[in-house]
Order: sequence, then structure tokens, then C-alpha cells
Amino acid sequence: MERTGTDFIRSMISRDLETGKYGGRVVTRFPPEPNGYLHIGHAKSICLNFGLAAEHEGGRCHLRFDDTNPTTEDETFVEAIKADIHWLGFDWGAHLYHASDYFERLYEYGVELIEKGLAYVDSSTEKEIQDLRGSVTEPGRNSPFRDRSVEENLDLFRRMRAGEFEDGAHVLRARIDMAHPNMVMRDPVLVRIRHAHHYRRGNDWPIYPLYDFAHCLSDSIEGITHSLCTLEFENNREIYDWLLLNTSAPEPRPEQTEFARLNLEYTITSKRKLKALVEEGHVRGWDDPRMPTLAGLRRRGVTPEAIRSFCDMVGVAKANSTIDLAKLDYAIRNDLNYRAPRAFAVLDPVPVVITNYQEGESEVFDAPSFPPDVGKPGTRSLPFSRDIYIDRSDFAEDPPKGYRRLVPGGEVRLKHAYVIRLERVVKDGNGDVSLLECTYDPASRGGATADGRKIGGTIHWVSRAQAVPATVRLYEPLFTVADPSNAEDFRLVLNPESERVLGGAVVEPGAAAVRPGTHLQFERSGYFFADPADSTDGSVVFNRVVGLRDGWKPPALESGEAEQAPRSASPSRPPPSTGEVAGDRGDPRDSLKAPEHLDRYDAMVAAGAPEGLASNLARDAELAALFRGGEPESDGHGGALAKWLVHEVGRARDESGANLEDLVPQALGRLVAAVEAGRFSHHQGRGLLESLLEGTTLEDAAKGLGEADDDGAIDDILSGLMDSNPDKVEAYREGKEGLLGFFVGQALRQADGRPDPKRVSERARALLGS
RNA sequence: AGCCCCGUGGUGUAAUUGGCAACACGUCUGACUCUGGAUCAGAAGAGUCCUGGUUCGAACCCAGGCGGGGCUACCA
Repeated sequence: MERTGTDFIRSMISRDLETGKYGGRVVTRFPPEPNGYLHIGHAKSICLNFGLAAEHEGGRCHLRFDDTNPTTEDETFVEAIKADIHWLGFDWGAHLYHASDYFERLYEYGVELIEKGLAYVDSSTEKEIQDLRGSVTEPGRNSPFRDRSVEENLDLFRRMRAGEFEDGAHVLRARIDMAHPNMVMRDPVLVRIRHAHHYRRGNDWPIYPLYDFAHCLSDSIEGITHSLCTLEFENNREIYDWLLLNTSAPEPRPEQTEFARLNLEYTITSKRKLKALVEEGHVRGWDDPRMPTLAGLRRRGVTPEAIRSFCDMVGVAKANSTIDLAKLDYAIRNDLNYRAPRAFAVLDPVPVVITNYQEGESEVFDAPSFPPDVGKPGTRSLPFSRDIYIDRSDFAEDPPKGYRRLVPGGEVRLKHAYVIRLERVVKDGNGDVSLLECTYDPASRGGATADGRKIGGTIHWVSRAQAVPATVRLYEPLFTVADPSNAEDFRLVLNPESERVLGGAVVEPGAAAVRPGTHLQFERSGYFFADPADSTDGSVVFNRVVGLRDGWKPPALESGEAEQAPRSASPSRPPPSTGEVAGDRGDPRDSLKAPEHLDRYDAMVAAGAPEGLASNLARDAELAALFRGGEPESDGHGGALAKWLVHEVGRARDESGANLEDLVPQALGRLVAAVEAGRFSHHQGRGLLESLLEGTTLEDAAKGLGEADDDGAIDDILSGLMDSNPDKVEAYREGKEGLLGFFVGQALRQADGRPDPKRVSERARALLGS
């Protein structure tokens, strides 16, 4: 219940709740087809639909399997989808449904349409139906079977169901309009013959409904109120509404609303392509940690909380967009920071010997599992000895500026242990560093210096004797370009380094003993997850869920050799429009096609309406009639009347749903004339128009409007406002001129809208300026 | 070419009857720090695709452009 009106769908639902359109019910549904695995894009839809239900008292979200295509669907997907939704944290309770349970009802609706003459059995071939559909620019043509009798249609449809015909012999089609500008409405196929085994209905049904037919009616059967789907179904809304309207589907009818699907940088969410990735072996399976499937994300170590918070951040809107991968990373880190105990792992070890530490000696440090700011309890035992490992990246013989780790002759802190100084770098025959000889400061036990000297860097380490080898996998985006779905072939932009398996990594003993499915933060490195499937008793496999945010960058390279990180590719977005080529606007008459429009246009221009407005009005019978009726009363202000009709009357109708039928044209004409004569301000005129629309006469509405407040009263209000908003006065005087609107608007509100805003604006300007 | 939808900082979204362009991610400072993490403080960055119009006042209303997306399965 906590969030309402934050996005266009929630605003719509709030509105519906206010108007009581659905009797206060909010019933949504998530309708997956069981032919693939759920991915991050579905997560957005799940969070939306189940979230909406949870936000409203008595709200429900149904899980409905849209299983109308027997040839692609399977029970295993059903179970996987259910598991994924539960894992994400949502529950449909008793409301589990299957479109395949509605086949009988759907068949009856088909019969109903036939009886109404709104559907027919077409015996054309698939190819013929295609050919007759026309194209986006050409109308389609009627099928030769379009005018079959109701009896014949009924008989054929019954026999289709009885299984008398081969696949493709006939289809049931809606009888709408083969020349419809919306291709979806050109007699869409409703039902087809398919002698196939359905995973739930077995061989009971030789005919299957198509999406457009099944979906809206399934929604209706379940009492769905808000049917939310993605943008690509926008054109299908028309058939959705048509079917509900033309069958006995009860009111109130569900309504379809479309929102933009989730697109993520460097990620593909097409079922087909995901499938290819798996089947061609580019990944190890649907749950490969690099996959954007919920199974893959889970396997990688991403938590449901992180995904939910990500979806929350992303929001819901109608604009096509692509989300920055950094946003997902943020959501993951933000969750794991409080969840993952800290541990040390050296990913690329280089041996260190502490020469002044007693040989054979060792000690154990108690290190906290969480940093103080996370504030969770727990410690782990960290063995320390003369021989340790540190990460190769934590040493530099020739450090870049600002480097705060181990350098020759420099000190660094081994976290939770001692401060050490690098005395000698030992290299092997290839010139590679093979050993770092250091000395430690015994007085720095635990990490603090005795003399209070500052130690710039702190690094992690692992004692060599107790170090446990572990397999560590580093993940990066699966693709090298931000928009792989636009690539000619997504296979060509696969990132060969999407998974790097580190062989030589070592971890502290506690980390090696962790149960599969545990999250850890390897300090200064990232968040890791003990892979639940690949880890074995003896050895843990760690997946890097996401790296730590790295606040340090080496100073920019001189020669401008920018690093070629895979992510550096920018999404190929089109350049913004410059909007030039405005050119000349042409003759307004050109935009008018119908002869009656032209007639109206000519008449209005003759009566003094400007051409641009006249062409606008000419296409609107209602407004044109008002012009015709009001013009004689407008005292020769036909132009002004046209302006009012287009800008004020039209708006009142389209925006507030005002009914124009009761508007007396003559009154409107007199109103416009009065405003033109200066008897009312334009602002007051608007108020009068509102009254007129409600059936009040102009004379009644105008009563008491004449005595507009004088300047003195206006000034009083304004000074009051200035006194109570000194900060805004100052901001205005410092150049924030937009605040003028604040003062004018507030003053007008206080004065009940009576004074002429023009006057108020002038006075405000004068008073504020002084 | 027809129909439908959509254009607000680098990215994603807000802006409650037209009245201070806001929030988050990212970026950059600085503080703090035994994680170059977290946290805290701050900054830069859009004048709302363009051009006109209406209005005292337009991201919002009107007109015309421009740009992007979707639609021509017996898939969903």
C-alpha cells in the first residue's frame, strides 16, 4: 500500500480505485509461456504484477501458464518457472491457472462469434491467407470462404474440434475488416488445427487457440482487472478489446496496458538467442553464471533482494530504454555488503617471506567477519606465519603516482596482522618476481603502529602453510558490445573473456570450509559465491558475483592509449534530432482530405478564422459546429473564437472529458466577445467557460466577477507571500526568474483566481524587483 | 508508404487541476577509514527533440516537422 502514483500504471490503478471501475479490485497476472526459462526481463514484469497486487488490499496476482502451443511447451519449464518465481520472493497462493484449462470455454466463445456472424471457418491454405492479408501499405482482400453461412461455419468448426481434419485444413477467423489499417485486425486467425500432444491435455484437443483469442478471454475468465504486457503488444490491444466487446465476456472487462520491456546493456533477452547460446555450447547451460536467466543469476550468486531492488530502481514507463549495467552492479553490491562475511583470498599469489619473523613460529589473529560500519557480529581465525602470499597487483616495483601498496623500501599493512617493509625483490630467470623479502614491525601487532606513524596502504594476505587452493571464476559481460541484440550475429560479439577461471588462487582456511551457496566478500576484490553445483567436499568453486567498486584509478596514461575494456564500447544510440528542415508549412488545405472538411474550412476562413486554426477545426465536426453557431455572436471576433475552440474548448473536452453537447454556441460567442472587449480577463474567461460547460448561463456565471481586486489588495497578498518566502525572494533577485511563476500562482490561488493574472504578474515583477 | 506507441542531464525515471525541472545510478571533489569498499559532505552535468502558436506563465495544451520503436506466424 505504500507507493501509489509513482509511475503511470500505479497512477492509473489509483484512478480506477477512485472511480470504482473494478469495485476496488486489483487483479493482475503473470502469464509466461512454458517454453523457456525466465530471465531478468521477466523479473521486471513479475515484480510489477506481483508488486501491484501486494500493494493493494485484497489484491491478487495470478500465475497463468499461457500454454496454447502444444509443440513448444513442456512440463519441465512449468516447474522451473514456478521455482524461479518463488525464489524471487513472490507467491501466487491458490491462484495458479492454465490457459489450457479454458479450451472448452474458448471453443464456446468461438461458437458465439460464428453465430453472431463475427467469425468464419477459412479453408484457405496458410500461404493463401498470407497473400490475401496485404501489407502495411496495401489493404488485404477477402477470403473466398469469408461469406460461408453460419450453419456451415458451425458444422465445420464442430468437425474441426472432432478431429475430422488434417492440420492446416481449416482455421477459425474473426470477421472484421481485411482493409483495416491495423494489420492485427485483418480477420485474425483465432483457432487452428494441430494434432499434437499437449503436455497437460494430452491428445484431447486437435484444435488450439491462438494468443489473441486466448489471452483476453483468459483474463476475463479469471476476473483480471489490469492486464499488463510489453510494448510489442500495443497493436494487439485492439483485438483484445474487440473480442471482449463482441462476445458475452462480462463487464467490467479487463484492460490491457503496455509498458517498456527491460533492456540491459551487454545482455540478450531473446528466448531464441538464449536458447542458441545454450544449444551451441557458448555457455554451459541455462543456469550458467553468465546467463541473464534467473537460474543463471542465482547460480552466479545474485540475490533475489538485489534483483527486486534493481527492478525498483528501473521503474516502469512506456519509453524504450536500455539500463546501465552499473545499476545492476550497484543493486547487487548494496545487498551483498550487508550479507557477505569478509574473507581473504589471494587471486594471483606472489610469495612473501618475512625475514625477521621467527622460523617455525606462527600465531592466529581473530579477525571480524564484518567491518564496523556493517555492524554484524562474528569473527574468524586468521593464521599468520613467516611465509605468506599477497596479490601480485598489490606490489609494484615501479609504482604509478598515487600507488598505496607495496613498493621497494616501502611499508604496507597486512590487514589484521603487522606492518611490513619490502626489503628485496627476488626474480626468476624470466625476470618475473618470484619472492618478496620483507621485514615486519613487531610493535605493530594487530595492525596499529606503536609510534603512531601513518601507513598508507592496507592489503590482504594468506598464510602459506594454511592457504587452501580454490577455483575462482571471474565473470564479465557475455558480450563485448553494449547492444548485442543489434549485432548482425550475436555470436560474433561474444566476449571470449566472459569467464576467466583462476587456477592458482588461494583462500584463508575459513573460506575454504564454507558451504556451497554461501556468499563471501573477498576483501578489496569483490563479492563471491560458493557455486552450489560445482563445489565439492574437498574444494570450493567461487563465482565472482560482482567486483568491488574501485575508487582508485592509476593516473591517466600519457599517450592517450585508453584501455580497451569490453565495456568501453558505447551503445550505438542515434544522434539527437536537430529538427531542422522545418521548411515551409504549405497550404493548410493540403492536409484536408474529405470534401466536407474543405467546405467547413472555407466557411470558417471566410468568417475570420486564421487558416491554421481553421484546418484544425475543420476536421472536428463538434468544434466546427460550435464555431458556426457562435461566430455570429462573437461581435466579429471569429479569429478569437477559433482560438478559444482549439485551445480551450477542445482541451476541456479531450483532457477533462467535458461534455460539449450542453454548450450553447451563442453563449460561447458572447463570452469570447466579452473577453475581447476587455470585460473579463482571459483567465476569468476560462472560468466562465467551465461554468458554461456545466450548464450555467453566461449571465449567471459572470455575476460578481466584475469587481476585480484593486492593486492594493494584490500588493497585500504579494507582500505577504514575500514575507513568508524570503529565500525565494532572494533567489529571484539573484536571477532565478522562474520563481515569478511561483508568486503569481500562489497569489492567484489566495485570491481565488479573481484578479487578472496579467496585473498580478506586473505587480509581482514590480515588488520583487525593488 | 499505412496504422500504433515513444522522445526530460551520460543512463533510468519524477515533476500531484499549466506555477521553483526533482530523485537514483554513473562521474568528479573532499572527509573518514586497518577494504582505494561502506559511510558522510559537496560539485559538475539537462532548460525538457526542433520550429511556431495559445497563455501573465508551457516539460505539460495546439499545429507542423525531426528522430526512435512496434505491426504484414495457423508464435507469444
